[in-house]
Amino acid sequence: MGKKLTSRSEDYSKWYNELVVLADLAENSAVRGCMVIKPYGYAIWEKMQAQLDQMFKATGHQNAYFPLFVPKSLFEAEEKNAEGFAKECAVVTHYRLQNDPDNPGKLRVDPEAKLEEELVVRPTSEAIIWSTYKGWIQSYRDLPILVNQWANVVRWEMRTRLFLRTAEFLWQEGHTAHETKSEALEETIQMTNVYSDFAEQFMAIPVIKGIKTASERFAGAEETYCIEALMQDGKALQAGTSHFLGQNFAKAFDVKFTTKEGKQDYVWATSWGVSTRLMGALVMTHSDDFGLVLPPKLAPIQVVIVPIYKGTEQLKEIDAVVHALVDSLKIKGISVKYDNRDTMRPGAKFAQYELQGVPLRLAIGPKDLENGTVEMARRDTLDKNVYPIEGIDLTIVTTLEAIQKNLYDKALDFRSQHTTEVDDFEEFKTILEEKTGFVSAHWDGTKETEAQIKVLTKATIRCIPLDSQSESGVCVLSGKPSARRVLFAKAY
RNA sequence: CGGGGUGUAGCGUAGCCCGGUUAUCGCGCCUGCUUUGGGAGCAGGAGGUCGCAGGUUCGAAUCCUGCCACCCCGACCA
Repeated sequence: MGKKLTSRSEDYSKWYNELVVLADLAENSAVRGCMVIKPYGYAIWEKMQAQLDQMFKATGHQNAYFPLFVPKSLFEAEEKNAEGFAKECAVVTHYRLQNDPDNPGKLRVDPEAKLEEELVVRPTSEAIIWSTYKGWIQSYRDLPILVNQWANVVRWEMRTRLFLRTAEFLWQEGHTAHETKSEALEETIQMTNVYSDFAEQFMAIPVIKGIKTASERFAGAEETYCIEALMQDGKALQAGTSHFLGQNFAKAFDVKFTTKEGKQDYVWATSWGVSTRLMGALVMTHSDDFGLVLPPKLAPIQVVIVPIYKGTEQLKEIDAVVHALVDSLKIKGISVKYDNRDTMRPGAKFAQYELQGVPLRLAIGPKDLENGTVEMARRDTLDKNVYPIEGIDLTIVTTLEAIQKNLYDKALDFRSQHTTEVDDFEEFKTILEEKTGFVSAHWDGTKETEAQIKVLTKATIRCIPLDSQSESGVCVLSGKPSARRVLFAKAY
């Protein structure tokens, strides 16, 4: 098998080699926290987008687009939301540059071109969207509004991490308006389920569905539902959130409607989102020492075929066999690449496609031409076997399905192995330090205890799992009574 | 903003303490030949404001002063 990868920098993220296949942080230091998504990485994002989009539409949603800029007065309307994001907002104050009289050839901000009102670059779009919805909603007949937006947002974080926390990122944000509280709550839960289905069935990442504690809740929400995943280093990652916003935004933006009974009422809201952070989750869940491992359902290239040959005559013979195979795979909807470049040797190609996480690799050489066979290598298990070329297309289809399932099973097994029930605080600390992963423990429900545990262990409550059974016990720190266990972990 | 560290070719680095020929090595890149079933070999070649500015000196990547940038830890972070 290939060589173990060397790190460009040992103290950087252990997934640096895999991450840079997909993206990089911007070179220019002024926008160092922003990311450049490379074509191969973007191809994965496009597959994720396509699948999510289909799932959103299947649940009745439509896409729309709203402005990048949010006037400050709108931004501050919902107080808690504004307060939560205030410390990480990029703000536009001017609209023009001019030649700098003191520095020939340089530009400066034209002091005459100061905006009357500053514009906040959206860190999230509730404000601009709800100020728009106000004009769309008069009657219960205008409801529900089920809209999603694919967009970029900016959060000026003090420290960034490629894919997990970048200054600018791509995401989708759904913003819905409903007649009743129960309908909005149903929507919130429905989208949590959509996210968990997507994560598990397409990304092969098992997730825990749960709700956030008050201190981890989205600023401006009444309840935040989330999906939490566990990475291979034992740290948790919030992979998606769905918020029940109550009537907070409706009240802040004065969005009222006439009910069937002819009365005025504020509408009920939800918002939900997943971002390019999911690509970080993909890398940190499945990668190994040889590079990325992509689930077949999201791999831009599912099968790569590498010819092994001496001389152009032999290559021509292989070409003929491969072209027939490529056609039969394409008919089955499999994305296949035939890499017959003469500028790279087979071993180098093997290593490259391993780094890129291509699920299946076929090699065809003179021996195979003679025997009517093909060598197939699985990226997930690194197994290599020789098969008759006759009927290989069917073998490929079933093997891709097996890989998809195996990746999920492996990740689920890892999570099970790294989820520990704990009742004693010393053990709690030891498990978090040595075994890592999720710790299921009793908590007294107070934010003081939650904060204290964070100070002592750096672990936070990831969520109160939706499927948690009620079980009376005592808080792992305070010893006060508790009705159920919650999930703690160190998180990204 | 506090603590620590690092700046030498596209990337990773040696040299710095103790100043002295043409700035070291590896990867990558280019050309040619031989190769091709796991990251090829040989030969040749291109590529450098040694972070920036000033100072000390016959002489500075090396010593001194100032500045800048980046990284790590912390604060911060749905």
